Amino acid sequence: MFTQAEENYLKAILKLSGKEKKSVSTNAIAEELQTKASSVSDMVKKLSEKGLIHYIKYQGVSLSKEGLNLAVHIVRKHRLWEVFLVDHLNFKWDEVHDIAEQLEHIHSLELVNKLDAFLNFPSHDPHGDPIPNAHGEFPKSSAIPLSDLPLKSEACVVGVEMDEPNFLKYLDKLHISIGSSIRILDVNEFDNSFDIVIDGKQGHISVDVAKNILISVL
Amino acid sequence: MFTQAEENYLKAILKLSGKEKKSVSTNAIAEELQTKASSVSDMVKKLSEKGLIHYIKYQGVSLSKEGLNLAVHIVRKHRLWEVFLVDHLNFKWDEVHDIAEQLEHIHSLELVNKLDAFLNFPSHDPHGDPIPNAHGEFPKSSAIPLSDLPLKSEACVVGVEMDEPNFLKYLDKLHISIGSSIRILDVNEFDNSFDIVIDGKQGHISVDVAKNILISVL
DNA sequence: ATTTAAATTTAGATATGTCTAAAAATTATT
DNA sequence: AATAATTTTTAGACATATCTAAATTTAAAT
Repeated sequence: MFTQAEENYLKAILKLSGKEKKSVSTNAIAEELQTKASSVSDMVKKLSEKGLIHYIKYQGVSLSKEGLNLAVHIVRKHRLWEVFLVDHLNFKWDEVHDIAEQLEHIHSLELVNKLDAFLNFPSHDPHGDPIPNAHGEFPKSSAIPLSDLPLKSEACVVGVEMDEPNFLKYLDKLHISIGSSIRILDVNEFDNSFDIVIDGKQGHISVDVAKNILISVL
Repeated sequence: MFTQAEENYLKAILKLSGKEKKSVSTNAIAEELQTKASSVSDMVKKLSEKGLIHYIKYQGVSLSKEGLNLAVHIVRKHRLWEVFLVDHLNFKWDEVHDIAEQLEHIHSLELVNKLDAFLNFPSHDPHGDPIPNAHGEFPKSSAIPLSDLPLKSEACVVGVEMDEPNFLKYLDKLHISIGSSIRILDVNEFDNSFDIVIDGKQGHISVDVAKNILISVL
């Protein structure tokens, strides 16, 4: 069994290593977990001794097979709980992150799988993030950032890259939610901002916002 | 905010002090939490400094108003989660204790109250234990141990005094569950065992079992 | 009322996870 | 290639929560 601290490190390493599974630096982990590089150094040594990561001093870390499995499983739990909170307890999508951060550390394989079944094996969480199945496999996705969508192409919002409550609440204000139809009318060279159409209504967003909206081209 | 360890101590003290709110000894807490008296001594000092308990050296402890509120709230969470696990995730009543022990430490008032609403404000958990409401008030109950039921009186099983899985599974085997109708045919003087009728069928149980079944006389 | 027994507390140690400050290694710069 | 800047690691300290063993207090027994 692993501690919450260990699990949080594994999750951070998974997130930072990306799908290319690149090696992760001590400082990057410290930044992600809002802690000090020295603390990361200590923990990384421990995780390495437990066989959860590959670690060469001064060279960064990567997840071992076992560490990857565990990290994916924690992500699975986090996202399933988010679905439960939004779909069954009526939380808003900007309210669930902190609670799911706690729930993801509940230890019970049976609980996760029964929750999954209760929720009808959802493939994505309320932010559009893919939920790995019981075997740790992620659903395929062709999502790209809205900022990469060609002009005039019709697309569908499928997720967000960021779950900061302020960002999510801003999207609510703009009436952008998962499932919205979206199109780029124009890119303003001056500040790279976008004129867009969301579900038929015109709007305007910054690059930073466009980069964090994931869409699927129709 | 309080640590899980602190919360577990408060819960143990609540349980041991009973409804008479009697003072609880260091050894009793150590026994309940499967730890050493010296550890209890340390923690009790800390809880006292935080104002959660009243503590005089060598004289035992009792919950302060704040400590009582907190302990009751943890019990509330534990029992609500048990209802969720049994009623919605299809766990059996003997499987939920350990998971609820973890879930009870999730910190979010909103979560508890939304869960309560989702479950339709249940008054009792799957073991028949009363669930305090959002104000910390317990539902009234006239339950007594089966061992105190007068001969021949018709009664209804409303709960159990113990949640050890082996005890609960034994009750399943005897087809005794919450809601069963029950009657004592005879008490055998030799070993104080009981001849009983459960939902029309005859059976036989020990005093120990009878003491841990709670009934309500019809 | 002493003595004995039991319960409780203290003192000192250990493990986890964190920190600051200093040392060492790596990377970047001139 | 030598020096500077950055990153990373180590050393030593601290807080939490636990333990064993010893000391202390209370309760029980003669």
